[in-house]
Parts: sequence; structure tokens; C-alpha cells
Amino acid sequence: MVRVQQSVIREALQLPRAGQTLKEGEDFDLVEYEISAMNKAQLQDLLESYGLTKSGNKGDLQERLRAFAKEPQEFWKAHLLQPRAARSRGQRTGSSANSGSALRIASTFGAGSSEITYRSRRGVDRPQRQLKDDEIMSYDDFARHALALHRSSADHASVQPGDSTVDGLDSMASSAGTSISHSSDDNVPMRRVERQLSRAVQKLDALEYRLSEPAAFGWMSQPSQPFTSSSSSAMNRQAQAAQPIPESQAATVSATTSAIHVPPTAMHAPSAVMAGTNAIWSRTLAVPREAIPPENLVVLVLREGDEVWFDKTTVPDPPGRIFSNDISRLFQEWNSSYLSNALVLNGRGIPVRLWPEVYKSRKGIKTGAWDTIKTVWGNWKVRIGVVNEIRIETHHVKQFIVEERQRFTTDDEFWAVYRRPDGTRLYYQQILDQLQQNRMERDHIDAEAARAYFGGDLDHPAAEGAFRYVKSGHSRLYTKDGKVAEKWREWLEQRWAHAENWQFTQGG
DNA sequence: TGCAAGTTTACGCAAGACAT
DNA sequence: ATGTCTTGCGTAAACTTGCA
Repeated sequence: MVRVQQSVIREALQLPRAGQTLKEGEDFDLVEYEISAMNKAQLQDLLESYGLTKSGNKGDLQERLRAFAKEPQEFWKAHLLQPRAARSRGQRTGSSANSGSALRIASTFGAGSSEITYRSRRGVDRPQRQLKDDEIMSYDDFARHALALHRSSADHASVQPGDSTVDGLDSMASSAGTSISHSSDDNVPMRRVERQLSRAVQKLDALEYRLSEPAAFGWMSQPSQPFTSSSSSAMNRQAQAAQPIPESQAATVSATTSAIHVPPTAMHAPSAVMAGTNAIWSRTLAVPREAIPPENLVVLVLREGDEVWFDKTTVPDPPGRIFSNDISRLFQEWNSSYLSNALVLNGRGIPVRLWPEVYKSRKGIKTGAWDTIKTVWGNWKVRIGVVNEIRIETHHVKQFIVEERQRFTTDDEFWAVYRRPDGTRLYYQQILDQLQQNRMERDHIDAEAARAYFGGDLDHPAAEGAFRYVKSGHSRLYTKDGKVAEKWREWLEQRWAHAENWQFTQGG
């Protein structure tokens, strides 16, 4: 199967021609691929056509192809031959070939254009792809497993133990007195019913959770459950009362924010209430500074002027994704300890702004945590340390959500800008997209200004190496707009004289 | 050179627009 | 009413940069 040429440099493999159909007893047609002459992208394409993984360096890719080429025809057949789909996306057969869009495509790209691909909205080169059979099986297995768990926890009497053909949704439907026959996976109406049922169940679950944990949603004036759980989430919610809030600030909070986002303590725990049940909790949960072993003690300074301390061995995992669907809450929790309840340490809410202080691995508090939240946090963040407001106002680009919000006095003013023509608010991702686009446009303008200032030569002596960086021991020049613009802003900032001169020559 | 942190790309589900 | 196809979206993974 493998034929390595003796010329040492040239190496060719005999591999099955992709996309061919075989009848019973036939073998694959083979095609020779000179893998020594192929670049990484070509090797990856080839691997992909055989359903093999594309990760690794060029040597890895070649080795993977060599191993595949050594396999017998039987292995190839088992690996490559999938049952033919009755119909797959993009195929224009039967009546669909006469559809308006199919005719449009044919007139534009020719009659042979049977497959439709299109570029992504963001300009990346990724066509839509169908799920592979093994992926579908894997997801189905997962869904069955999850539904089985749900069924056992719901403990429906109508479900017969060991009846593996009854899934959870069917059992729920039958227990509700509705008769639904079992159907194949291709039964679309059934799938729709299942989907609707599934949504209804989700909503019920959410409602059930809220009813069972009212304190977590600020619905009760006093917590109803004693502290019995050692889980971090229960600890977080109940520990709200541990470090008391000054009464005046608590009053301000409850007057200006909605109940759903305010921790129960902030709403209901001025001193009078604290004297009751909450006070007991305070004594049992608020760990005094002296009680924490010095090697585990971490102290953070809050903007409110006080400090929060905690034992670093008790820090929970980072909060899950919580703000994408609630940007207003992100604004609330960014700075204020009193309004933060997503992360609570030793009884105090930790403002989102300070999360890096808790989770970056260099802080030595929790390993591996920052990796899981740095991307989303990076989208929220304020860039700290931007200086010299007068100068920077014309050059600095507001690029992240909280930073952008801080340009406005109120949430309403922010949403007045980030809305569609019909008045509805933009989604989280749409705001990010818009900010990114603004940044790219701004960077382009600034980079062009820098190039113009130095006569097209960023290595100009007057730049004093501001656009140079070292990589792999070699000094290089930045070329990307983003970096050039960033260095240009720094350069301007450091050299007032140049900046004044530049503005003067621009007539500004 | 390896690791941590910052930034960009693109995966795949779900919704709903479109076609029959 | 039913089925197919396109697009929006959140975020995991990949990639880049900088530092010790």
C-alpha cells in the first residue's frame, strides 16, 4: 500500500480516491498523493476528506496519513463508507431543483452547482457542514442518557423499569394522560412535540428551582433554611449575611435596583434584621481575619473603601456563564460589592472587576481557573490604566462592554445607542461585533496616521524603534493595523511635543 | 523555551425564513 | 401544514504575544 520512493526526498502514498461509491466486493480506486510535496493546508484537507483529525504539525499530519495508507481495504471500508443519506443539505433533487433559489443559483453559477455554500457573516471561510453519523449517534446517546436520568429523578409510576424503548418525554406525556405512539427518529411532528415538551419541562424546572430557593432570588425577607450544605453555591448564597453592610448604603441599594438582582442581604438586612437569624449566620460564617492561616489569607481592597479577606483554599470554581443574557446585571456587578452575588467570598460579593485578582493563576489562589473565564471576562472588561484623557480621547477606542457603558450615565442612555431601528436592544454578541468593528476602523485610521507621519517608514529614526519588537531573537517591525495603532498611541502619549506638532500640521 | 495572558476564529445548535 | 435551508448566536478552541 505504501510506496516510498528511493530518491529519499520524494514520498508518495497510495490512498483511496475520496467520494467514490463502491458495490459489494469492489475495492477502492487508488490515487497517488505526494505527501512530501504537499503543504500543511493540503495535508489537512486530505486528512479531512478521510475523516481523520487535522491537528498537529506537518510531521504529525504526514505520519497520520502514512498510518492510514498502511491499513487494509477492509479498514478503509469500515472507516469511510457511510450509509447514503436519503437527502442531505445543499442537494437539489426532485421538486426542490425547480425552486426559486435553486434556479437563481443555477443561473448565477451554472447548472452543475448542486451544493450551496456561502461565506460567513464575519468573512471567515467556513462552509456549513452536516453532522457526521458518529456525532449524531454520540449526541443521541447523550440525550437518551440525560432523559433517563430525568425520568428516574421524576420517579414516574407509569414507566416500567427496564423498558428501554420508552424515553423520558414519552413517559411524561403518558403520565399527563396524552397518548403518543412511539415513532421513528424521522417523525418530524413527533420531534416538534418533543421539542415543545422539552421547553416546557425546562421552564418548569426553572420555576421549581426558584420556588425551592427563594432566598437566592431575594424573594424573602428572611432566609428559610439553616446552613446545612457544604456546597459552594449554597455557601455563597447564605454567606451573604456574613459581613454586614452599612445601613445607609443598603437603603440606597434597595431604592435603586430591581429585586431580582439584589442579594437578599442588601435588600433586607439592615441592622434590625441582622439582629435576628442573620446575626447567627454572621457569627458562624464570617471568618475573622485572625482565624485564617496567614499562608492562606488573601485580602482584596474594594472600591467601597473597605477590604474583603478570605481563605484561598475555600475559593469556589469561577461562576458559570451568567451575563451574556443580562448585560444590565453585568453593569451592576462590575464595581459594587453590594450588588455582586455571582461570586461571594467570606460573605462579601466580589465585584466582577476584581475576578482576575482571585482567579489568575499567578495569584496562586486557584489553578487553571482563569483559562475558563478569561475570554468572556475579556469581553466585559475595562482596560485599566488608559491615561491622559485629553490626548487619548481622540485616539483611544472604547472596545469592551463595561468600558463602553461607562461613557454613559445610565443604562437607558447606553441602550438608546445600542438598539435596532425598531427600538429593541441589540444582543450581547451584536454589541461585541459593533465594538470590534469600531475598534478596527479606529485602528486603521490611527495606523494610517502613523505611517503618514513617518513618511511610510515606521522604522524612521524619529520613531526611535517604537514600532519594533523582538521575536525568536530577531527584531521585527509591526505591520498589523492593531499593533501599529497601539504603538502610535503610546508614542503620542509619551511625546507631547510630537503630538502637538502633528495636530498642528493636520490643521486640528 | 515554556507558560500565562490576551485575542481571534469558527463550531454547531436553535430559531425562523423560505419552499412545497 | 409540513419540510428544508439559512442565519444568529454564545463560546470552546486555536492562535498570538509577552515575560521569566
